[in-house]
Amino acid sequence: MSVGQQRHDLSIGRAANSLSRRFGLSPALAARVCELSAPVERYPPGSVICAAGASPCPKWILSGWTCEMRTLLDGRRQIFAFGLAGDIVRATPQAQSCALVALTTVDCFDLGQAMSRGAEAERGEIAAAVQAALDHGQEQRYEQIARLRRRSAVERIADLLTELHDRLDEVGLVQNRGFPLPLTQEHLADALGLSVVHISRSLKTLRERGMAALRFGRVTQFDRTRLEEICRD
Amino acid sequence: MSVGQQRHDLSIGRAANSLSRRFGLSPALAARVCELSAPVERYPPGSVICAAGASPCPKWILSGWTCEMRTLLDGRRQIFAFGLAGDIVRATPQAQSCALVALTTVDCFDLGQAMSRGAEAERGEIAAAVQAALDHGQEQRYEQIARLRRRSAVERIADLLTELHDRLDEVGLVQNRGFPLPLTQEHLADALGLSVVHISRSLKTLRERGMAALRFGRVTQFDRTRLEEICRD
DNA sequence: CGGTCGTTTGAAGTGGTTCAAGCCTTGTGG
DNA sequence: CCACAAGGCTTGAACCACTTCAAACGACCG
Repeated sequence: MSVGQQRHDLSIGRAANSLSRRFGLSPALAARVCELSAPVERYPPGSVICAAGASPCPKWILSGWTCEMRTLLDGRRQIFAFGLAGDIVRATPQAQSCALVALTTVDCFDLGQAMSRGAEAERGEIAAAVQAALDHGQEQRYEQIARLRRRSAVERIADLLTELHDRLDEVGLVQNRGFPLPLTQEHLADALGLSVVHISRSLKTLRERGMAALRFGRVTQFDRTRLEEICRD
Repeated sequence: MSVGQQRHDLSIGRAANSLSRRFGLSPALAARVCELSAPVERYPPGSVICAAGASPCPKWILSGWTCEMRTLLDGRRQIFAFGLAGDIVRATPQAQSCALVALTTVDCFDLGQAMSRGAEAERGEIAAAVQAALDHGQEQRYEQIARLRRRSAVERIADLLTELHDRLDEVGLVQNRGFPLPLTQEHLADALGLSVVHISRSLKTLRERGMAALRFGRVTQFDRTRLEEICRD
């Protein structure tokens, strides 16, 4: 077995654990979902995983980052949510123009496959887990709305970073006050309703205060306590 | 039969039509839901229909306005969504502090009742309609996020008014370029992430341009075409 | 008729935007 | 291995949208 393959299986194992732990799937069935969904789908950075208006096609992310976004008439984009390893995501079924896009190289399973291939008894349980995951994801839409209310740029960023930190921590991707964040400042701007320039300045503020430093696709010196103070509701 | 009772039945009939038309319930079952859910629940303005963290309890609004809101530590509120006649609404199941609140006097049916009282065969269909309605409602969360992106106050207001106009039109509450809007400017501010003062100024702008006038709980002189131009994506 | 709540208006301050230029980082080809 | 190009980040300066504070006005209710 190649080193690449080994690493691959490791990431599947970790994601399977997360699937059963977070969405109430029995460990056996989580493993079975992996079989049923194989092979892993790979999407390059920037590719559209699921176009707007297409069938929902729930995906289970093994590694990489995705976002739900809409491209607006003026060429700007609105990012509604980020998806990361361990998450179950899909494009919105009804929206005119909300697509699921890969921000990095993304490996994922197509849970639609798993469901159509699975036995009758399995389908029900898988569907329930998918529904639970999507419901959980909807909570994040509420948080996103709350983030965009009347607050300063630094508060919005602190809030988003804290959420992403916690979600990454759940799947073991936080190490020593740091975590991967392969987003450009433009992505942050599109998610938080701010200009790129101001994102840059606000990140500088956080950096100077020693609360979080974002460079080269990684956050370091992440100080959760002080960041949470900033954006406490 | 009293005049009040008559009006009441009229509004139930209208809502039942909307229920079957919008959420795919057969007319017969829609009527049956009314029987199963009786009596109508009435909530006074300002009362909490469903507290944060309580069981979801989906409600079917016959008349009046509701909103999903969260009260923040600083005493401010964030409004996530408005619910009006014909809608199926509920508090979010998981959120820490997102409650369903009556903005006006609200008459509604408790669909939880209908489901627990209904026959096995009926339950499935009702549950499917409720799910369809809630999915449809989730679309509105996306619209709300898009509304809060980098846009001016006038654009946000125009966008919200247009959405509410269209939803009210669906249930026959738009008449002659006007519709009820029993919201204070503070409600608009809490929903749109703006200060009350600026809502007042922006409404003045719309009024002066002859695109929409909000007074005494009603919008008049609503010019959908021009308002949509303002907030076209 | 007075009190309360909602709306309107003014004046001053500020946080964020825009435009524009320069820099750093990464990837590519000679 | 270096040179160049492209994309992303940073900084400054000017401007404007929105906020805050404060006061007055209007509508509704007991």
